[in-house]
Amino acid sequence: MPTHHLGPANEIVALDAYIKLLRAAESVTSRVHQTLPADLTVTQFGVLETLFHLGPLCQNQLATKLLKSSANLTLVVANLEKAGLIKRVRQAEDLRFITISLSPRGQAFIAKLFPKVAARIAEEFASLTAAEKAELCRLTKKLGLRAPST
Amino acid sequence: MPTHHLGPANEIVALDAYIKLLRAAESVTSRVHQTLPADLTVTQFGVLETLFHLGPLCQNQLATKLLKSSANLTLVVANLEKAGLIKRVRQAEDLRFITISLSPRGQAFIAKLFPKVAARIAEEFASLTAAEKAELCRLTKKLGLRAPST
DNA sequence: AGTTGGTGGTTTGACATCAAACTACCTCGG
DNA sequence: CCGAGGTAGTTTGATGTCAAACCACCAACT
Repeated sequence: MPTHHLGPANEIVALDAYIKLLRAAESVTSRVHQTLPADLTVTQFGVLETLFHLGPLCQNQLATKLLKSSANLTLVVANLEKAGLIKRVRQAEDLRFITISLSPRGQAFIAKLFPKVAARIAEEFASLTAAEKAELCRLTKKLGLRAPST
Repeated sequence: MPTHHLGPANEIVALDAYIKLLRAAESVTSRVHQTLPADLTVTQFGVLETLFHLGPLCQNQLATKLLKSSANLTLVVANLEKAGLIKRVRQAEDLRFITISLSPRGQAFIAKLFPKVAARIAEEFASLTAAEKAELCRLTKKLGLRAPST
């Protein structure tokens, strides 16, 4: 119901904010990516980190957590399995499910890597005060939670 | 040289802010994407929009504006050319350069589409007050401008 | 039991994305 | 004039990404 013609001035401000939002996200992510081992992608890190903190999950749950399609996860998980960092086990009770868990190597790998990445992200945000970080959380949360499509 | 151990509390806040920043960007972008014609990708829109507002550019300039690799632009531009929305013209003075410009169809297309997308973005940001939008700009700008790698 | 519908996962096809190797071209110094 | 180095763009190979079609399995209902 809202918002036919909010006015061009309003649009300009919104466009500007949107561009800066994208730039900030891309910018931080690209610098975080640089701290990862060369052959580990951001998405792969995301999978390992999620398993590390939440324990074994099936692929669908992983996809939901990471906001990715399940088709996507099939590929990423396959690559991580090739690399020997995770295991896939078909659940006996319901053969549709596949439980993804960290391999011992994967566990050690992410346990060592995660603190470095966390420290890196903290550094990236060090240019903001605590109050500013909190305010950023508040504003981005509003945007993120917005109902899908008006 | 700063910033060994900023402390775990600090890290938690930074991680939280980072996640919310990513979610907000993804969330808004995915909803903006829904307003585009089904066969137009966000990147393709970005190229058309840039040409629309800045006029003809060579591929390298486009890549810089859009923060993409020049290899990437080669593909995106090729797809847009296939769709008949842009033209590629080798510059006579320096044969290395290729000028990308909107075709008449592309010009009409983006002229009609852009206002819709701008309005959509304004709607997405309507949950923030003007002051909040300004604050978001200020904070994200700080993050985006951070020196590449410490 | 058998069909029917829903759910988890895979496959396919198209696009995006980058790094790195490569081509074509320009320019500058000898 | 010619070779060296630099720049614009393309190609290649790997990954990510999604929608849509597909397969396998479960559950529920008749």
